[in-house]
Amino acid sequence: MSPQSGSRDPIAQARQNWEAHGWEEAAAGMAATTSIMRAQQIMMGRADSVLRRFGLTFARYELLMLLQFSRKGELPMGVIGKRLQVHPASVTSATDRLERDGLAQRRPHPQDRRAVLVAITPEGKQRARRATTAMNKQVFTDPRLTAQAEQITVALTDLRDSAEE
Amino acid sequence: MSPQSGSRDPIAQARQNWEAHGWEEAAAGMAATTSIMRAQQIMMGRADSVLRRFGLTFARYELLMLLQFSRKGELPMGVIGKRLQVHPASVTSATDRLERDGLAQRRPHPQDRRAVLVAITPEGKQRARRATTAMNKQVFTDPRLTAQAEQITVALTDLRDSAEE
DNA sequence: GCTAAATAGTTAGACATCCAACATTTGGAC
DNA sequence: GTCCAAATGTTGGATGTCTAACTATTTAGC
Repeated sequence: MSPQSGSRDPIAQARQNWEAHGWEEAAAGMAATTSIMRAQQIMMGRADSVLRRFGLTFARYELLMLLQFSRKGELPMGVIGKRLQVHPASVTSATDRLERDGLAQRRPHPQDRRAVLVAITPEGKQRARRATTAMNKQVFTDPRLTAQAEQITVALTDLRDSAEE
Repeated sequence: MSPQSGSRDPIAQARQNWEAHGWEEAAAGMAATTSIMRAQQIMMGRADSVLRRFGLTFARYELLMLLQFSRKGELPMGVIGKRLQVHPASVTSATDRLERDGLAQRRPHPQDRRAVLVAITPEGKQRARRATTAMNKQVFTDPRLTAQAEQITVALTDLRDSAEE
């Protein structure tokens, strides 16, 4: 049994401190929240270290894959922001760099002159394909997560749903 | 049943795309990874919006609580980095701001002249206490996560363990 | 039709994170 | 005892994220 009750795990230890201070109701939520933060740092680190070889970051990889899977290979920036749940400014930033590297292009929206479409380029498609092969092998199929992958996804789906509105 | 099989949920949709491309082995890992990324964005956003009123961010709050719970109210920067699993440069950055705001102070390590101790100040303790009251009520006890809090923590413990070495 | 509210993106600024390079100090090898 | 590798922090640079302020365009109300 591991660090759940031991003192090696900083999160388990924080939890004990929480309970020792009479915050039992919040202890589980604190532990879960902190676990998510740490997990994200770890996964992001792994992902970025694989993607670096392709001149990508996880943020740009996600955007690229979103375009890759879209019907016409292009999406309005607003839609991208909603799908990835990030601020419009973050989409602007990621798009700037994809465009700088020739992996995507901005285009005017034919109907709405306020909107901007982001289209993936042939080079972008190729890069996305190669990066995905590496990501699948070196990150997504990683055994250290696979066992719990399903329950993690399900458990976090509710959380994401609750943040929708 | 929810977005798991529907098409409203971007992650579920990405997963379908993964499977449609013959990447079944990686699909679950991709979904779990992306779920963690989104969950972190959501929790971080909630935490920061509560902490902003106290002039804190989650990064600085964590550091402050680490000091708060330490025996002598001080820790070497290196230890802080290991506990929070962040790069030394991130500890430097957070410490700079805590010091700027009078919540913590750097001190020379009595035995090792390379090391630097970070000590929480009385004002830092008070700030930490108040921020925790708010965090407990408005984030950690939040019902949208509580139900799955336990399994999420457990599931992610293995992941964190695997990243230890 | 005209005006006001809503929507779409961009820009500037604050923070956080990492990596790479650097200066200091320790400690172990010999 | 000396010298070099390892350890501890800091700095500078790149990225990503958010908020707030601003511009342009569209839509709704009257």
